Amino acid sequence: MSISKTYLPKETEDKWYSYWLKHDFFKSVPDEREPYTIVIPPPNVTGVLHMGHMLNNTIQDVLVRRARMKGKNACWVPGTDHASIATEAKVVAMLKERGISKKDLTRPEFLAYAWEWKEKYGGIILEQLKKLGASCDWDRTKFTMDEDLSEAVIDTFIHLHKKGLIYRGVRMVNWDPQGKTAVSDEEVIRKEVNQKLYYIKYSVAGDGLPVAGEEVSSVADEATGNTQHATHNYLTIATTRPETIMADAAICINPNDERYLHLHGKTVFIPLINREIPVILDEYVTMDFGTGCLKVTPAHDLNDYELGQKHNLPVIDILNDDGTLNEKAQILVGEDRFAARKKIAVLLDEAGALTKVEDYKSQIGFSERTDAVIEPKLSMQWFCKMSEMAKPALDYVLNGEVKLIPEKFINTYRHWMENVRDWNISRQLWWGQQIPAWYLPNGEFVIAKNIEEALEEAKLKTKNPQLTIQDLAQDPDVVDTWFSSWLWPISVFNGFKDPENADINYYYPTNDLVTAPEILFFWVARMIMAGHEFRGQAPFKNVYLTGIVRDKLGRKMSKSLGNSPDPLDLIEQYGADGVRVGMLLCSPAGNDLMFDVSYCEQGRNFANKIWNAFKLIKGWEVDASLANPNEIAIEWFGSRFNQALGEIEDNFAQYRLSEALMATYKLVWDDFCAWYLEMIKPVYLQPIDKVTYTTTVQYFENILKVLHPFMPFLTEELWHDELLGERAEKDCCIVAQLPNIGEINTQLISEVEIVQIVLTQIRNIRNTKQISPKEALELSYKSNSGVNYQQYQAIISKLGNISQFSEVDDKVIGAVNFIASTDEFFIPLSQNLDPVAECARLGKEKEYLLGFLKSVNAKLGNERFMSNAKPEVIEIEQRKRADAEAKLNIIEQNLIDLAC
RNA sequence: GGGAGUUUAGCUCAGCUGGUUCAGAGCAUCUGCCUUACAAGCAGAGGGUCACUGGUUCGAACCCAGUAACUCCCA
Repeated sequence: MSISKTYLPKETEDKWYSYWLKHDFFKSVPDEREPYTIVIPPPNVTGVLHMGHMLNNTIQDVLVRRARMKGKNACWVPGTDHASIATEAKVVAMLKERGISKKDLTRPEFLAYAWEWKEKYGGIILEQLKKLGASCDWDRTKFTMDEDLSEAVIDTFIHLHKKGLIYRGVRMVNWDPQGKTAVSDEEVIRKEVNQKLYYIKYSVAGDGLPVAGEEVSSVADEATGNTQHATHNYLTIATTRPETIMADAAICINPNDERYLHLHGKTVFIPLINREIPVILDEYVTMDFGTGCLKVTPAHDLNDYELGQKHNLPVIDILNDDGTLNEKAQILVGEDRFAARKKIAVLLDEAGALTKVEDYKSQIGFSERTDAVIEPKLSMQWFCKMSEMAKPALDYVLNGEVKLIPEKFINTYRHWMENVRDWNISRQLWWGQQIPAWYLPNGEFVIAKNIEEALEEAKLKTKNPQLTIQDLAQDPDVVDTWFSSWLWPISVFNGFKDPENADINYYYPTNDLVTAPEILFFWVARMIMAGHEFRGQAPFKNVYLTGIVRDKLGRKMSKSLGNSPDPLDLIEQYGADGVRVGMLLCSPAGNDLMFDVSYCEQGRNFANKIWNAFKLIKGWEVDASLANPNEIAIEWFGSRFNQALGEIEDNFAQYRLSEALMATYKLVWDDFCAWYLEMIKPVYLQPIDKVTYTTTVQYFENILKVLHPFMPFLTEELWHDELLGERAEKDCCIVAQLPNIGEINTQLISEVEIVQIVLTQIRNIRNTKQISPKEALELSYKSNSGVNYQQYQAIISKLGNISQFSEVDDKVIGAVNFIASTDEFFIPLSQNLDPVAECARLGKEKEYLLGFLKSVNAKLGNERFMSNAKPEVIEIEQRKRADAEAKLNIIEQNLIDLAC
């Protein structure tokens, strides 16, 4: 049977994924084993797999597979998020294509379309995750709008309202005038935009009539270059939003601003509409920004709103929900805000109230979904009080019950939790859980699970038994999507409806959560709050925060930039295992990763390397009559393997996945392939002895186990090859148990390290002297260190192509020599040595050693070092000195011999 | 404006409690090899003023202060 020259992922991936599914290896039910649980951060149901998911889910799968192989009952719960705004946008777009407008539909009609869309297109992403090898328990797949999950949302709402933690109020929200809904902070994308800064004059009352065109003197301060903007007739403000001047409630100046002392207590007139507003004083105003006079527009700016509250200013909202000006603006009514901005600039200019226009760069918020400029807007919304719930959630992290990885996020987390704002939980959408509030004819409302209960409540509340269902109107809004996802770790196990069920008691709290730092507050923090509120326990023990996937240039990967490769294409090209390895190679926890396809290439090459090692072993013929010549090699690799196993374990314990992978990579590529297999490899077409063969096969099988979490498909494929023996149907790599760490012969490992240096030196000599590897050489040595090189003779001879290997008591004159550890090695060559070059080389080495010795001696001769340093440090320094002196002796002797 | 973080080889990153031979890895680079597992490979080599300036210390990539550049979060 011929084996392909390279590993072919396409022939194995689907095959083994179906096999795993068929044998229920991903399935988890509570049993006596220790559970290991991860709940997936539910991707948007509208989502398609991008590089961020790829990274995130690779990490989760590695953790889950490893836990499974450590004998735990591993459960990875998958699912999707209903993503109100994103999905509603998709559905509206779909309807538009069919010529249907949302406003012509009733709510139930619209929702029917939405469900239709969800059934048809939703959850593609889960299918894509299977390509990656994700070993989720698919039978547990949940959706945040599943009946029981929605019920949990409603119950939670009622519960929190009863506790007084949910209230209704007017607040400044991020308003999307295109989607006509409030959006959450994280759905606002801030971008730097080129804008204009308009300088507008307001006339001061009592200082003359607000007549345009009156002579105004502006006094420039030569020293500072500042222009004094307030004359006795006018003051000037700078704004990027001149269309909102009609909503101004005051002008604010800093009380310490000496330029404007004369304005204290005055009032001014808004240009064009001549409404009179006060000048107020507040240190909030920065004196050196703009003119130092700030227009205060409480209805259209968050900071102004807060300032307005402080100073009891009226709120004049001049914008409609769609971003056009309303009649309160008095002028330009019905114009869109941006058209109005241009027009008002012209009007102001004509009125002589516009003194100048400057270019200005600033951050502006855009709606993630519609890309409309976000308008800060006051509106009646539902809010969830945060401060009470934030306290215990902060404590979990501070006292280490919930560990953030990496720890640097603790500070950020604390900062946020200590300054937490109430959470706007209502959204002006239809897709989602409708707020369980019913309004009564008198304007009051009741909160209830359904309309029947609401009616009962209403009758009690109004003491009017005549009320009917027709008198009640349910709040049309839905709750924020995060208001369902914060319950996720509990709701996926049905922990609300049935709080004592076997699943939740077994799987909760979960072990690890793997997510992006961007949603640490919006999701992670709130899950901890909900976990505490509803279960009295944090929902997970560790939070692994991944970085953002960026391109080579450091730009965030995004659809609009087109700099994101399609993960499925990558899998197609490099194989799922190759891509998984590629993702992990460049992903330190919590740091962004600069992704480049070359990492996937490296992953693919690694898969190929393993494949070829397998091919080599598989090709060997066994001759049972042969003695085992490889005892040392076998013991050495066994020790190295155990040592590496420890390193890998240690890396995993610290969630250093990319280092765990690198340790595995080097174990396989360097130790196993480059050294061990070369040591034991029989001459071409010669048979191998039985012991070496079976041990090597055993080693290979152990390597497959260690590799499996990273490279599940390749390892499963090789696991089932006849090379590794007969397999029962359920004897699969995915459920194999990781080997335990066995004995480690550290002396052997360090001696082999010296042997490796010897071999490297021999090869180096071949390279520099242009001696073919095929040409056998003689090697003799003078041991000063006590290492018994005779036991490594077979290895050195084989890998160095040494025909004669002998110990000598005296140096070999005229031979090429090198030092390994403190031992001298000699290779006699037919060609003559170049004494000049040799002298130069030795001279350099001597110089280096002298310098080194000097620094060591300086330390050892320093009384303070001797009295302060730890004994083991002193011992190390002494050994360094002894070694250096020994080497120096050899080199000096060589120099004498060469008569340099 | 407030907060957090980063800066070590061409690139991506390790470097733990300050102390192994004046800093390690992978990739990339260079040189030589189509050596019967693998050219997606093998062998070897080169490459760093640890951002900068001071300080503490017997000793600093590591601790402290300042400076600069970049990134993120919040406003």
